[in-house]
Amino acid sequence: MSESGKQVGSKRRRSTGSPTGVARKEVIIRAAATVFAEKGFSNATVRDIADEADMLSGSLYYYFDSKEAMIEEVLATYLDLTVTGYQRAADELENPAEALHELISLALRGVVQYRSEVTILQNDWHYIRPIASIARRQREVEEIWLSTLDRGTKAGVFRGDLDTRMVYRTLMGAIQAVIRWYDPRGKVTVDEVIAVQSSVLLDGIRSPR
Amino acid sequence: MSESGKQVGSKRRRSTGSPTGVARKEVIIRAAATVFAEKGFSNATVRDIADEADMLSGSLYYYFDSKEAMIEEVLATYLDLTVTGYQRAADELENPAEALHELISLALRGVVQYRSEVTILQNDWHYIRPIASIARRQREVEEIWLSTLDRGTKAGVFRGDLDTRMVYRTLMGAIQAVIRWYDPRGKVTVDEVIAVQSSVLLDGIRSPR
DNA sequence: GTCTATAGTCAGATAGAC
DNA sequence: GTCTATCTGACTATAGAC
Repeated sequence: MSESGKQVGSKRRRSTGSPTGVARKEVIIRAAATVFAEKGFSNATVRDIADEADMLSGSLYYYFDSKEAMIEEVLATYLDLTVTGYQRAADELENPAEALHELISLALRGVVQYRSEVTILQNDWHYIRPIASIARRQREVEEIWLSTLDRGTKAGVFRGDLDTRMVYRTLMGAIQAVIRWYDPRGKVTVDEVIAVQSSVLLDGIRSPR
Repeated sequence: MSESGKQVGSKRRRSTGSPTGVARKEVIIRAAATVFAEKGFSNATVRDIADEADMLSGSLYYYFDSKEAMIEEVLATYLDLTVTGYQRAADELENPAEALHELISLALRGVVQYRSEVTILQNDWHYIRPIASIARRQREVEEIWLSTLDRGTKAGVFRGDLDTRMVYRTLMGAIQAVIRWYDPRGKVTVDEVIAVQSSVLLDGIRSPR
């Protein structure tokens, strides 16, 4: 993206308000997320990330041991936020249909808000050497959804004839695919996407009365 | 995968029944599909593909101009089959609900049968230089689905309050995500997946009576 | 048609000056 | 902390023998 600022950069960087220390690491994480999402993990170079963060590639290694360490921190930061949000929603809403609606809604807002991270998880996750900390958080997400679905089935709100895990995967698949077509600058609002998907997916699993 | 067969390979290759000519190109396309799906397009090397096809990397260039030319032919071959299948189903079945059920069923069988191609399309498509022939076929697929959905809405079988394109993308998202969790060697059969997804998705868009 | 050998390029990572 | 300079390895693609 930014081709400029290589020679004059050092002056701009040290001007008032330029990030240093911990904040600087944050800047690099954001830059890495953007570049990984745009080009894919293997196509992205550390030089691309350095450009985006307005520094030179060698300097990145003061903060990170490797390119892989960067993606790990990008994803961990995102997943922590997600797990926390889901957990609170599942705990607070007793009505399973309401809880599931809220989970769907949170998931869709997350897809839009954390576009880069979701893109990376979908496209590159399988090709990266397994990272235990990330896999663990993904399992936590799954368990929150599964227990919500189970609660609804036991309460008779959701159909009992379907395998819960398969239903979870169907819902998540539909939701996460939104990353591939939703355009934040287009006419369709997030709320409209939430309305359509909640409606289709909830109607699909609700008990016939 | 195959580390062996580099020195003795030439003997094995020329033994009875080894493919040559057009058939040999087919072998390379299959090998490329396997390797691209397993490692991702950019992580896969032409040497990996050559190994899988039991030849040396230089020889690949007798059949293809570049690594990109290989992925193009992998995907075109797959998409041709898919478009043809969808088209016939949509033409033959007048009842829109039956037609859509058949499309869903075909799509899910396709995901399982053409695992590598679907994986490549999902993970690498966005990072490859646009290929017009592939994009055109993807639009054809979309149009078949959209017209089937529209037929159903006009006939009053499907709900009329939902944006057709958004519904299409929701369905496709759920279906294609199956590639990330379905294990052909596991306990769940394809028919069971078809049953659950058809049921959830069709119930989600059917008109309330 | 397939091989051997290698040209040409570019990536991730490091060392040491400042 | 950031930069300059560079090492080392790996990759795509080609040339020419067989």
